[in-house]
Amino acid sequence: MQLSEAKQQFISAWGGFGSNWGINRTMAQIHALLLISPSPISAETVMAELNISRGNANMNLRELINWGLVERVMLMGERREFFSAEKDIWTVARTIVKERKRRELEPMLKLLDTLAVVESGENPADEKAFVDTIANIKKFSQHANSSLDTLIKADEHWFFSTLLKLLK
Amino acid sequence: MQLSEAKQQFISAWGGFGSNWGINRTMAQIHALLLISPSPISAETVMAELNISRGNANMNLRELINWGLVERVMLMGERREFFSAEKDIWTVARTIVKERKRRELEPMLKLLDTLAVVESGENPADEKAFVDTIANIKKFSQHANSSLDTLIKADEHWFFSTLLKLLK
DNA sequence: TTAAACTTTCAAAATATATTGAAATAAAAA
DNA sequence: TTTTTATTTCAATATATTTTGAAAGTTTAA
Repeated sequence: MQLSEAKQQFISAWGGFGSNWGINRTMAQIHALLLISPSPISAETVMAELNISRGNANMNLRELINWGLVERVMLMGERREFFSAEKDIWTVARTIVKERKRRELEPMLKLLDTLAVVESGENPADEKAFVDTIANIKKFSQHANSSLDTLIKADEHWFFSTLLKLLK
Repeated sequence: MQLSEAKQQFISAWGGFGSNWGINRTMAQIHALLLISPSPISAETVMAELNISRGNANMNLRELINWGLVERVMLMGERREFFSAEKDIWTVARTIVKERKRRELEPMLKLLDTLAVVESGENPADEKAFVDTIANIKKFSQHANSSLDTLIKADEHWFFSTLLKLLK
């Protein structure tokens, strides 16, 4: 396969992958493009490679920076900004886990706490099902939360090798 | 807090949670409604509780059944169908992991295999960055794939207690 | 300064996704 | 059978999200 074709396929697959995970297609495609670029690239290049507008490129690059997946790079002698992505996928994964934990899991835990205290009313069966479900989800989320905390801190080699040994 | 208000908040939060994960809001809300129902409920009830149309209810219930999260239940003496959701969140999580692995991770692994073989061309730096990235993602995905396989088979108590002991 | 190069913003337009509701289909009862 | 009840489908509509591009804002150099 030609490199250019392989690149195209990868960018497209990574975009599709992203949209399954609540990340917009273009943002994931820009990320893919940066992942396979040996050196930082400019907004112009992103626009040209993906055929998108300046505004779109700017907005999604900013969002990638917010997520901590991409950083601005100033190249010597160059006036404009360049962008570069973290290449190590384990680091990428940890960054994403960390962000999603903060944005989603933690608010959910907070909500579950407030929902756990329900006034006793006329409908004991409904009440029991509700309280039980909330308690169940809460317990699970707390487990997940602390597991993810450790995963974030862990080193890839240690984590996977120990986990796999354990799970085999 | 009143039960009815707590229910509303939970359904709404679960819906929001879902849309962050590529699952449509209504589908997640129906799932939430079923999670907190002590007994199976009819499509009519789903429509009334969530204020959605018959077609919408039907379509999303079917999708939940496809995911293996909800099942049809025939109640004695009742003509219409009722629906009921798996209540144990650990089981729910495993079901989702299993489905997403099949739908997303496995196709990605297949693609990475085909992308690994790139013809040697005029651009060695681009080529190296590409091949390295693909290899890196592939290795990571394979690890994730086998870890998830085992997680799917594991029992909650064993999994969390062993994992936590390990990670602490 | 002023001009040029570059970045950001945001309302409008385009696109994608979800929802409705009425008609078609299917299944059970009379 | 025919009638009644329930389910499914799907084109049309509504809603939400993404994208554009031109104008405004910034920064650097002349």
